[in-house]
Order: sequence, then structure tokens, then C-alpha cells
Amino acid sequence: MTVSRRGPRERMVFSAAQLIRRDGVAATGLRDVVEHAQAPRGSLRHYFPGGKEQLVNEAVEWAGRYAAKRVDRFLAEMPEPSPSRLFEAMVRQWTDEYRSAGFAAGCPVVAATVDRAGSAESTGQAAAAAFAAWNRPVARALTQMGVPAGRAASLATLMISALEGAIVIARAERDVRALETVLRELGPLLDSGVAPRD
Amino acid sequence: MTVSRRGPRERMVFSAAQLIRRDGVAATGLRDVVEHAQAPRGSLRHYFPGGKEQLVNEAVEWAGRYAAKRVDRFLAEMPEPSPSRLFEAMVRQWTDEYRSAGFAAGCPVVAATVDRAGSAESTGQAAAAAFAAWNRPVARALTQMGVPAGRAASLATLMISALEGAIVIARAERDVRALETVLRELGPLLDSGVAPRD
DNA sequence: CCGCTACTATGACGGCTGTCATAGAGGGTG
DNA sequence: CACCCTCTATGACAGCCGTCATAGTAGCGG
Repeated sequence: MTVSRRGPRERMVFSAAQLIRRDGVAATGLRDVVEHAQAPRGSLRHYFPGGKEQLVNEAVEWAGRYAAKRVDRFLAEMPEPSPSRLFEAMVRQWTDEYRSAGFAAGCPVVAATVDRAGSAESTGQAAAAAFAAWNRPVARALTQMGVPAGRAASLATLMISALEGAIVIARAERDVRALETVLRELGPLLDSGVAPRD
Repeated sequence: MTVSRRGPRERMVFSAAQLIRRDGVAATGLRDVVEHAQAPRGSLRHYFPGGKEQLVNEAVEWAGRYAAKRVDRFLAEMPEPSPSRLFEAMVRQWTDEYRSAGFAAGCPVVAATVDRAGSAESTGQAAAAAFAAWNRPVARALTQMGVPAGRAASLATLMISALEGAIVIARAERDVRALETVLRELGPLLDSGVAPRD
């Protein structure tokens, strides 16, 4: 990974996100993060005076920004954008990873939400912000594709919900079946002008 | 809760599921489970010689059976069953809980899948079995409602995926918005005979 | 009463966790 | 050189974890 050029601080946030999405928050130790990032352990306290909570929160925020950027890149590379094609790109990212790298990891934002180590009020806010940051570019793209402004945000939420759920099921089953199913069943709906109440 | 009548063993499995869906697997200590279940600590080893892994797995299996039973009950209480009405009942269960009891807890199967404490090969299998046990009655119900046999299982997977994803988002946002959105957007599709490939 | 089985009580063990205190490089700047 | 600020090194701390060893109780069949 092209990561060595970045500073130790950024590497630790990145590594934290990687390990959290694999093992969960509680099972990810600060010593593991330091080792994975090849960062000096002595700097942990210096860069993250808020302790583990701060590091986890920044990892979640990073994941939110990453997901948003990915959406923008999908759209930029798309010759003829359509809702179903955007959804396909989002789902494909995960089927590709699972096929090539195995089912070890999931979404770090989900992990941080589910695996709150008791308190962690701020982590919930960070996760909510990450979902919002992800939702925003999707909704914007849908609007540009002609989806009514009122429904764009709702459809974006549906897309992300279905994707996240399918990711979890795929990990449990160690099979991309759920991801492909969701894509196949939801795609046509996204393109059609089906009204919400029939 | 009407739990005291059951034996200590069953209480511990139940309590484990409750705590796991709130705090995650790693953050749920065996001592917490024993206390929550008001069970004798000395019996832990006797009933679960496989240790924490066995207890977690049984809690996940229990959750799968519970979800399946819930679906059957929803259908039994439904005067005129339809796909969207079944989905509404499934979603409503969560909006009701979140409105009345807060956003502390999620789905234990998701927690066990995401928060695998490293190894836990068997827990993944238990989670996959739980999702399958949940999918089965939903697919069967859809078939009885006239959905083609080939699509029933796929639609069931879509329903569960969207629901699970929305649960996670709702917990993060501490708002039932995502659950209501998913219900509103997906309901009409489930009832309509929209073909997969337009 | 004996013996057997099912279940419970208690305490300790090593290991890992996040946090913290203390000290020390390194490099600019006055 | 002296100073300060940024960053790093190291080790120790209390606390919790899952696991295990040992002992003990209750109840039943013989």
C-alpha cells in the first residue's frame, strides 16, 4: 500500500480503520495499531491525547470521507451514469474485495456502531457523521440523474442500508451471494420511476 | 421478562444474546452474562465446556430461531398478508423498540459477525445458519403470497439486508429515520411484480 | 450408608488492556 | 551555547479477561 509517505499520525488512523473493520473496536488493541502502522508507540499519546476513543473516532471519520470520495470517483469514471450503475459500482467494490482477499473485513463504520465498548457517546456521533458524509454524494448524484429531490436522499439511504446489510450477511456466509442478490433485486427499482406508494 | 422459570442454562444463553447485541462480543464478559442471568457462576464451565465460544454460538443460534419464530407470528396475526405488510411488521418491531427503549441494542447476529474476536471460525458458521434460519420463513411466506419461487429467496435476502443495514444506521443516528425510509421505499417494490431486469 | 451423578462455590493464574509518568532525542531559533 | 517545542522511548500501573483446579453440596438409586 502506498502509505509510507504519509506521516505516522495519518498512518495510525488508517491502520486503526483497517484493524477495526477486521476485528472490531474492542478486539483492536492500541499496540496492534502501532505495529500495523509501523509507527512509534511513544507518539500515540502525543497525537491522540484523547486516547483510544479519539483514535477510533478519527478512523470512523476517515472511513466516511473515504466512502464519499469513492462515490465521486465511481461517478467520474462512469460514461453514462444511472442509479443502478452507481449502486452496481458500490456493490462491486465489495464483491471484488471478497473474491480476491477473502471475507476477513467489513465496514469500519458498522463495526464502530455495533461494537461500542460500553460508553463511547462520541463514537456514535462520528459514525452518524460518516453515514451522512457517505449519503450526501449519493443523494446528490441521484438528483443529477433526474431523481426528484425529495426521494434522492431516501433512495441513497436505502442503497447504503441494503449494501451494509448484504456485507454482513456475505461475511457470515463467506459468500458474495447476498451482495449479488441485493444488486440484482434493487437495481431495477432504482432506475424506474416507481412512486413510493404504488 | 418472563425468564425466571427457565433453567439457568437457558437463561445464560438468553442473557448472552441480550448483552452481545448491546455491547458486542468482545465487550461482553462471562461474568456479566452470569450476573445478568442471575445464574451461578460455578455452572458456566459445566454447561458450556467449550467456553465463551460455545456460549456465543448458542446465543447466535437462539437469535436465529427467535427471528424465524417472530416472522411466523407476524404472519399468523396478519389478516391479509402481503410482502410489504410482512416487511412493515419486521421493521416496526425495531422502530417500536427504539422509540420505547432507546437505541442501545442491535441485532446479535450482526454483532457476532462483525465483532469476531480474531478466530471464531465456528461463530461465523453459527451466524450464517442464523441468517438462513431467518431467511427461510420469509421466503416461504413470499412464495405463499404468489411470489415466484425463484425470486422469493432473493427478495427475502433483500428485505433482511435492508433491515439490518437500517438498524445499524438508526443506532448510529439515534433516529428511526433510516428504518422508516427503508420501509417506505422498499415496500411498494415488494408488492409489485417488477421483473429483475426491467 | 454408600456411591454416583449433576450441579455449584471459590479462588487463583497468566495474559492482555488502556493509561500514565518519566525521561530523552532532534532540530530549529534566540 | 541555551532554550524550547515537537516528537519518541521505555517501563510500570491497576484492572479486567477467559480459563482452570479444587472442593463441596444436593439428590437419587442401590
